[in-house]
Amino acid sequence: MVDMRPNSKAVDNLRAVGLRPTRQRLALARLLFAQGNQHVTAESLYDRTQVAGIKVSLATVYNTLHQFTDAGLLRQVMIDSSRSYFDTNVEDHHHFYFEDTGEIADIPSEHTLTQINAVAPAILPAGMELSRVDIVVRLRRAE
Amino acid sequence: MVDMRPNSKAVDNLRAVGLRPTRQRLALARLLFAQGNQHVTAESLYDRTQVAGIKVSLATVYNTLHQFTDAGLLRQVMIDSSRSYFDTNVEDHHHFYFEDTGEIADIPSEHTLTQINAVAPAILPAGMELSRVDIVVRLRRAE
DNA sequence: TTCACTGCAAATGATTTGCAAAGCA
DNA sequence: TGCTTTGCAAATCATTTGCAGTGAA
Repeated sequence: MVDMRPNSKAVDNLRAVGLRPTRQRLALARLLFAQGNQHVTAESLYDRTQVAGIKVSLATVYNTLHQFTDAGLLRQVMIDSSRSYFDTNVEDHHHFYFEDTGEIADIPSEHTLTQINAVAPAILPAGMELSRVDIVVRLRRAE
Repeated sequence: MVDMRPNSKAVDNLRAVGLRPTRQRLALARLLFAQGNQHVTAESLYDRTQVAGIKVSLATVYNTLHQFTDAGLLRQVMIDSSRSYFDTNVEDHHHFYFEDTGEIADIPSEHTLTQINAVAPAILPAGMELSRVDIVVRLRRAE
């Protein structure tokens, strides 16, 4: 059962970003944010709702992922041109992409890799400002 | 008219990668490689064939882009989850993405940014080897 | 002649949308 | 009650595929 008490933490979190805490949004928020960082697609998240016995349509999963992204609760990751991944980690960080399995993992932020963000501003074309730097380190199984 | 002489340079280039130099492939190769580096989508390249009066179907444009990519003449760039971009520059380099217009541009390779390639090997997870590092610097118009 | 290649139209897969019914404030 | 949100099915968009006809060697 989803906790619908008017003052529960999950309800407050949704209200804080201007989203009405409906049963579907609460259930999806729980799947997404209850555990550590996750990388999901609409389809993968929908599958988990079905396993968990949550009644929600695929269209609502799509809509909710976009609403959460607009609200800053999720970040969209461009890695595969055929599907959209959403990342529950909205901090500044980058990704490993496992070509064999299609899986995504965060690159630990302490790595030198992220120093790129400090370098980037120096190379911007005139009249442009930095929106974001995305780094994807593509990996394959070592032979 | 497309030059179909058995020994023309364009014909040789296609033969060299194992592709039969058909009228469609030669015409597309000319659009792609006659000028400097380009970033195209199947649709944008198809539009140019229509403007140029080249008879070719959209399906063939898709197939040819993939054949050229497999042959190493093009590189696929993952930037926008809704469409595939192909880059005529197959050298090791990275991209600016102009969020306002959807355009892509190469980041001049002399920039420090590319030093990332030297750093990357040090952070690989066990059992994995580097396939490629993709960096996208997303830009918006400065306000 | 032969097999690769092309074009068309239908199929696919991910995502979006229209609209009536259901739910939250 | 009144305005959101949801669910379903249909629509869309990019891309792929089946297959009969065309073309290069």
